[in-house]
Amino acid sequence: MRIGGYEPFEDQPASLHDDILGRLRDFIVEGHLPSGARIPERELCARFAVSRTPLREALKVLAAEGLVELLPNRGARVREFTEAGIRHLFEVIAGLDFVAGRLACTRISDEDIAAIERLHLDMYTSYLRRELTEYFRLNQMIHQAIVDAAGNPVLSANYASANAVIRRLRYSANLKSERLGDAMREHEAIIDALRRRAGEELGLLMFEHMRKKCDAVCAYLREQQTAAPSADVAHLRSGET
Amino acid sequence: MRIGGYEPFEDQPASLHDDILGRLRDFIVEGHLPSGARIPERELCARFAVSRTPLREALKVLAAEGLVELLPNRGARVREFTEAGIRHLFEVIAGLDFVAGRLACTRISDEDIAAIERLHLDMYTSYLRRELTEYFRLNQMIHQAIVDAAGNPVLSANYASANAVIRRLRYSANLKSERLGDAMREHEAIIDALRRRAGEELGLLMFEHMRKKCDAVCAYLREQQTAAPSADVAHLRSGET
DNA sequence: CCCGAAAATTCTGCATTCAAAACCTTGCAT
DNA sequence: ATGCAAGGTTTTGAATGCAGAATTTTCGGG
Repeated sequence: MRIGGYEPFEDQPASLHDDILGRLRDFIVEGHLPSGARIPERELCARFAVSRTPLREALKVLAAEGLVELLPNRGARVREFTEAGIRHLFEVIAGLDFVAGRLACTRISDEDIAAIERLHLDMYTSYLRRELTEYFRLNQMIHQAIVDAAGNPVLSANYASANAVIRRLRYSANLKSERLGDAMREHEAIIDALRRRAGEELGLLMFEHMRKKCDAVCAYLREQQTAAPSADVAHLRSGET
Repeated sequence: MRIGGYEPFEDQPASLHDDILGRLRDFIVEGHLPSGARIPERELCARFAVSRTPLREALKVLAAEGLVELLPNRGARVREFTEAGIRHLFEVIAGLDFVAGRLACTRISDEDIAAIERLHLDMYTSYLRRELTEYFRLNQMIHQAIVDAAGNPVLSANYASANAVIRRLRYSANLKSERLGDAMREHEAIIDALRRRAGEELGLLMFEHMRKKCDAVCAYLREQQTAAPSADVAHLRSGET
């Protein structure tokens, strides 16, 4: 399954700009630059072996996506998030999950349901074994699969770009195990609704699931912040802007 | 109420790039270029009195927003939409409306509710008088006000950019009057739920409202297309891509 | 020794330039 | 006349150049 593409035939060499856009987004999402850090144009030009023009075009797009902040005459920085900012993002994602759930039920094939059920079982295994990295990877894959099953490229693209920002937070490894248990139960209900193709129900389940995930992530981040106020986990700004 | 901005102090002269981005978006949304038309870089540079660099940066952003399509080595075109593409957009907008409704109920002030009620009454007046332009303007303002009342800049920004694409369709003045009556009733229910701050209900009402609007718009466009297959109302591509 | 101002450097934003690709025209052969 | 190909023109995508703003460094006074 592809996501985010509008054109059916799009396997061309991809313009330099587009290539850089993807690579730069990954670079930032993967956390190679600290939050709030100035983005070193010249250095990145060297790293990606391009001139400033395509790099700057990519930065403009990333700014529109919300990953990066553009300060007039002062260059680009990695966007910093307040807790409120993170909640705002999750709220939008929850809305997208809501539609995704409804639509997926009407459009998904039996095979894709089966595939998602398999992912769910694998995730359950990882949960029992407390293999958190794998657990989160599968978790992410399930959500992505449901969104893609909605068969709506606009939805997939928006979902992906909102998620890129969230993924940068790297909350993955440390949620309370209590939350993990709740999340497993929510996922079971989600899979069940999907199996029954109960769209209205699934939409609401996914919406609520995201809301709770948001609360858990925010709680975790706040904890991290008070525990290590000036540490490298400084994803959150202390005050408002 | 501001929309789409992240920074509280943002009244700076606005970089040239940002200025051009807004102006070019308006230019396209207002329909100065036909769907599928090549976007004449040189001409627009002259019109906006800038060089190609900031203009091209703006085009990249508009492409990410979905208003414009970038063909490798063949420049930018105004994006053409299939009916499916339009439905996809409306589905995303409906999801955003769903969250907006829920959140608005928890965050809106009494004064803002009163303001929206006034807009609603004005719209009702326009409806009775069959002043369609004013009716649609107020309609749009009500939706915008509810979204803004959600107090979520990320949501407002996404809503605005999805709506830009829809607004280009210019279906406004041409929906069936039967649909207008239904829409009025839906709006009454929406206002009522908002007044009672019934978030769950409002979210679902707004979601369904958008779905129906989508059907009405698609019906209108399809009609236009069969009526005047090669006319200037060629917003839709005849076949799939 | 520290603070503040001024010069030097760096960086940003935009214009311009350049190579390559697409397109249009024209001329040729059938 | 029509189809095709070669040459020229336009347009695109990316690199480079340049003026102005921001940052850093240096230096003088307290």
